[in-house]
Amino acid sequence: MKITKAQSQANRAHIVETASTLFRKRGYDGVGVADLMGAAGLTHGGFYKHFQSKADLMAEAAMCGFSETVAKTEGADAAAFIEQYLSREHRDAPGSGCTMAALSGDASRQPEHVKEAFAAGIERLLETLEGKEKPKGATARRIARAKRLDAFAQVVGAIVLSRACPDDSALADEILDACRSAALSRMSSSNKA
Amino acid sequence: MKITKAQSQANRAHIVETASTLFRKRGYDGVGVADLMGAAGLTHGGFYKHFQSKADLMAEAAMCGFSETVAKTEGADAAAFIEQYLSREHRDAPGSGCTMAALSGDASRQPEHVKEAFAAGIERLLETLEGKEKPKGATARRIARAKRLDAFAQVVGAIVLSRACPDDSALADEILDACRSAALSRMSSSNKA
DNA sequence: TGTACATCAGTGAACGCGCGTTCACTGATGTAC
DNA sequence: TGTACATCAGTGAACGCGCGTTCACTGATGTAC
Repeated sequence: MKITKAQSQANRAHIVETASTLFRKRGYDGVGVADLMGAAGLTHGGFYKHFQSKADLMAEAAMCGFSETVAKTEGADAAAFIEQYLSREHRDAPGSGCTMAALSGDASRQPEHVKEAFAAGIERLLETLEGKEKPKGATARRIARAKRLDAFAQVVGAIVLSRACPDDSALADEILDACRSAALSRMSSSNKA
Repeated sequence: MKITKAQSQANRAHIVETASTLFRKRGYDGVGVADLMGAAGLTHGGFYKHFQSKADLMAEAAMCGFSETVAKTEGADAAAFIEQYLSREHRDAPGSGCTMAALSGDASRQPEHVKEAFAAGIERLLETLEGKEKPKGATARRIARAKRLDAFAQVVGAIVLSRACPDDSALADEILDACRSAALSRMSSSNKA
């Protein structure tokens, strides 16, 4: 039973979105092709009409996740971003959260083209974090970029560590709280400077 | 062919050490029981004489890795720790590097008792980072602890993100460099305060 | 516009493979006498 | 101290299972006339 070109494209997009959520929730190895296709409302055989391999899908699913985060982050100011990123809600809902925090570990063991998608994702997120304020002068821009890299590494690390702790443990919350305070105070002091 | 009790204990320890390295290098799902036992110089059948399950071994392997990091970190001052942790050498050799940076993502999808091992590991590393300086007064201690959590999250995040980038990419190194500078300057300014 | 046919997205059975785990067996160790 | 036997760490074949991937098939879509 052949299907409309439009329908086929919609199916493909739906597979990528489903994969993006499932991978973040259960990890790359925690989601099988049959699993995934079933979750997307299809059968597993059709998978290879859309993707060359599961790893290829990983790259696309990651990019899809980055777009989601960019869309959610755009417009928010730095403080709002930190509050939201380092919230319990974000930590406890990896499926709809930051792909970087959920899948960077998995990405590091994937083929180069997946890592390239992650590098591109980091660049996109950095641009988004830049917001409206674009400093003039090469030096100022370099410093601002380094500051954003530092801030991003810190929030990613906080989520990663908090998720490695037992559910509902005091330590998991303490990590979030300590990192949120530190990030917020750093941000406000750097705004004054 | 039965074996000396001492030999059996030595074998067990050797399996845990081998697992600790292999898991860090290839991830939990990247290492099979047969793989691992072969790397340890044994056959796979004996595995369950030592461990109830592969996940049980994960917890022990993680604790073994934490001890390794604690031993390597003890005595080093904060600046030396940052320099070493955020070095290319550390990033490029996960097998002998920090278990937290290599396996936190995997841990977050493991049973609770594995996560408990990670939480205990975070506590151990925090203690080690405390070094000689033990502030008196509950408030000072709380602040110092929050500062260490923040610093640790940042370095873990930096390694995790750097490893997700393509090998030898400029971005991977840039992340390390930016986070190293930021961590060092934060450390020296907080020492003055 | 209507008809004939090629295309190809989706199906579901099947492929080989490696996984975690189990088990009957071996034989040196450790113990009881 | 010497002998008989139970123990049990390690072996390697085997278990069922789910994995990623392939394939012959279906039948509505899209195209050529």
